[in-house]
Amino acid sequence: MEKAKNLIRKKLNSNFSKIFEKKLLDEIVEVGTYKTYPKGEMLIDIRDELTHIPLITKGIIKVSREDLNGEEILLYFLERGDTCAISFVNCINLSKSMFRGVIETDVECILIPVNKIEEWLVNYRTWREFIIDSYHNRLVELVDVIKSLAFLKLDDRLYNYLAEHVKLMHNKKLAITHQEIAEDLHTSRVVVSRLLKILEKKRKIKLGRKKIKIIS
DNA sequence: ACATTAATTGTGT
DNA sequence: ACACAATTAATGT
Repeated sequence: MEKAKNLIRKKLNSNFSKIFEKKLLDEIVEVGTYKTYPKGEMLIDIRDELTHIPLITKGIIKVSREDLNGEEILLYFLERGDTCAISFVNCINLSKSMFRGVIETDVECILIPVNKIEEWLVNYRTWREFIIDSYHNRLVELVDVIKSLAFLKLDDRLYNYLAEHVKLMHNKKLAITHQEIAEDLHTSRVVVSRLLKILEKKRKIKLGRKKIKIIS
């Protein structure tokens, strides 16, 4: 028991200590649970009950939602230091998720029970700031997605997608298939393959099986 | 080391 | 979009 709390304390200190005040950190250690998820697992699906909110200490979560045809639409990625701020609104109101969260790379996180969320909003300034900031960041990302969908051709969207992944993974070599990219961009694998080939000819990227190296 | 198979990528229509 | 070819990785013998 004490061991588990020490672990949470350690993870908090290395990821959130500059953000949260001391008293709040203590409370998180008290009520939080530390959990890891393997790549590919679905953290939460649309219409699932929301019981906990994750503070991510490692890894990436892909957040999406379904459109009218049941097609999955990619919204944004969450990484270390993030949390799903949008789900807070769900927590406070209906407590059902509007989104789907799938583990993109192995995730470590601290789970906070939903009943604490609202309480902390009242009691801790740093928590309020964290939530509002997070909400703001998601909104900015969504605007980028909309801009990209509305104004960019597929080749530019593809390049943006690659650039975004390089930033997320902190790695110029991506381990991803053309098929997976096609699903995220709502197009066919063949089209992605062709566009990637063109980028390779322009020496922007280097292709390999299940991997793409971004050069510039 | 070689053959077989499955998955991924490439290309023409 | 579809069909098929080519390439690569994984697995068994």
